[in-house]
Amino acid sequence: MLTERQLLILKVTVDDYIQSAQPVGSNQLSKKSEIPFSPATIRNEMADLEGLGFLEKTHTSSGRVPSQKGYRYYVDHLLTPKPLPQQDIVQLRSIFEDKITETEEVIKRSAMILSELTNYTAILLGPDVGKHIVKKLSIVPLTADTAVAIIVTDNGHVENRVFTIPEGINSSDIEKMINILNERLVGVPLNDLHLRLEQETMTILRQHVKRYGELFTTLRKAAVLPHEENVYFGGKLNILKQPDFHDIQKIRNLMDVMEGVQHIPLILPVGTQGLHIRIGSENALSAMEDCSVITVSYDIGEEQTGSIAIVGPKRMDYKRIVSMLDILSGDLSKELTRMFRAK
Amino acid sequence: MLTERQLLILKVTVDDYIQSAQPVGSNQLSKKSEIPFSPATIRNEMADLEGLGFLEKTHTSSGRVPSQKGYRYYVDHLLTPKPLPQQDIVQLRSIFEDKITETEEVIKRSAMILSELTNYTAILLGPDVGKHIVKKLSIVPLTADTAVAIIVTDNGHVENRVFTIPEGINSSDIEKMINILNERLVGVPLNDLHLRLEQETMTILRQHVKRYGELFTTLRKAAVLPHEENVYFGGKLNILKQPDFHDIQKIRNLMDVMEGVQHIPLILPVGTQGLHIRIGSENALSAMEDCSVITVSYDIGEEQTGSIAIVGPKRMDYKRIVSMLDILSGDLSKELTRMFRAK
DNA sequence: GTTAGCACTCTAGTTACCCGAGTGCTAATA
DNA sequence: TATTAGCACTCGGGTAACTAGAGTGCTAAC
Repeated sequence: MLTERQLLILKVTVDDYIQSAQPVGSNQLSKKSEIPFSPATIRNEMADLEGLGFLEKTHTSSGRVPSQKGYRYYVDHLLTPKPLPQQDIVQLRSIFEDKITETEEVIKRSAMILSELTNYTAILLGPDVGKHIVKKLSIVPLTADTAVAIIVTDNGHVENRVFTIPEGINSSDIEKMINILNERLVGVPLNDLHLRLEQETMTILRQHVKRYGELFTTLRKAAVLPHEENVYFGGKLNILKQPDFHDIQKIRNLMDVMEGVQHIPLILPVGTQGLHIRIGSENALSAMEDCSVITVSYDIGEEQTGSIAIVGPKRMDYKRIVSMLDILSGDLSKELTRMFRAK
Repeated sequence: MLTERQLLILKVTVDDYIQSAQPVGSNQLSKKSEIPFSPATIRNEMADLEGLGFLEKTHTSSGRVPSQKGYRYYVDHLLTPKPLPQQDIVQLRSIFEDKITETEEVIKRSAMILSELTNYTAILLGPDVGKHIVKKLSIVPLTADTAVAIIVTDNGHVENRVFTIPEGINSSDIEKMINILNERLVGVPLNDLHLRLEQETMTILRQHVKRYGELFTTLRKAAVLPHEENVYFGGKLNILKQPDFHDIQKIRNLMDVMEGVQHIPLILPVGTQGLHIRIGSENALSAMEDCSVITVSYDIGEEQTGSIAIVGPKRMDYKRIVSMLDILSGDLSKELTRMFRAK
């Protein structure tokens, strides 16, 4: 159990290191107004904190730096979320200032502004596209043998695929088919599209459209939606601004991870509620062992959720980021739900 | 005027430096089989080449490094485009291997493969969207007061904008309008859409649709197309792999430039035909003074063109890249024209 | 329990030194 | 006359030695 004084010293040490990126010494600390103890006392306490694993030294006679355990304790017990300065709030709110009507736009913009405001990297995950509901299907012929299939969803998102029209299908076949599809499939969530396509439309199509088989296969392919598309990045390069990352090799590994879509679920676990902080090696990816990631979820309506992640050095300004994400996740939930309800 | 021997030495020096990234000394050169002269002779020649400004030393007693002028001469007079190894050609051609039906997909994929093959950064510019021709316009209502406007172009590209339906417009108005628009605007290139919208449809709309004014303004906004969207990057991070870039600050500047859409026209001048090489400070942007950029254009049909750029260090493997771009621009022109003709 | 004092430790910066790769010049050589 | 061998010279990079300064841990005094 830590004493009051140890808590104070731990907190101030972490705060100072977060701010300065330099190991913190006892003299330095003793000069602060919050700390009314002599350097010697501070040294004793720091030695204890080091013994307990909260602080560590970069070398025998250096100042101290928070250990992973130190950050963790700080985040769990010492984080006093300071209110965000008005200016930051204004900038955050500017995301919504000109009436944007597309969810996607709002999220893109959030990623951008968040990264500018934090100087870290922001990753935003939009709501699961699979839950969006088909509003309209159409097929526009382009040439004799190609056409583009278009799916419009309830939130205004438009998916499209160009495909080759199988031999022996004429335009009246296509017209018939698209009518049938619209009758049967409007109102279905994209996730179920695949299934419902088979269940409900196959029999009818067979009756009305010649060569329905090939046309059907083509359509099925078009219905498989890319899932990567609703990940948005802001400030990928901000990592280069952090003094903590001086090793080009590490930067490369980190960026490689962020480029690779397959890693996103590991950085930003979907489906978790609320705010989470992962520090250093708590992250799933070894390339991120020098990073901290703060994630938070937001809701659209009752069913859909998205998430936000901020990736920065372990020496991240937790206080500030937590406050920001608190506000932003609230705002996003409110605004996007409003936009969604309107539909 | 350079002597044969000077040409040979310049060429081999540049080749060697491109390959090793180390200043080239006279001893080293003399060991090469192409060079039957003694180190002393080579030293004399190199001293002359330095006097003429083709080579420079990093310090008084170092080997030599090509100067910008040296690279320029090499590129202009000494570049013997060696045939690409079969394996590279196969990989390049793999861009087209599974029948992709969308121009955009082909270009995206080219950027990716090109960057993988070169280890440099590839930037591909698609054909001017403005020349694509409107195939169909439609408006899909989403809610009582929002709808999404969709423009399908002849190459299968789909643009969409969500907009707010002005008060007092009902669905029959919208239907009337979209019919009029389709009658009048199908076949018009996107560039002219704006103009034709005003010229041809305004009067008719006024007669048939109440409150056409606001609806019209909304539509006009939607018709302004984003121009950034047909720039595709491959291997943005490859710069980090080059030993030439060790200075984090320079890397940051360079990446900042590449992130900023507004800089693209400066990196990759549109409308120039054929292959161009810009070395070091020949580039318009000072952040790129340590880079070379090789650009080449490709054609789709008779009217449309796109361009490809490879951004690498000045010590770039010009021979190889030039051969690659030669092949790729040819292939792209051929394939994309074929796809386009089919329409 | 707290703190002043002090010896000790380690880093970072500076200087000195040397090695080796490379040069330019001169004189010998083909 | 063109080429080359020989040689003194230069400079970067690596290593060692030294110093200053910031910080520590321990002891003893308050």
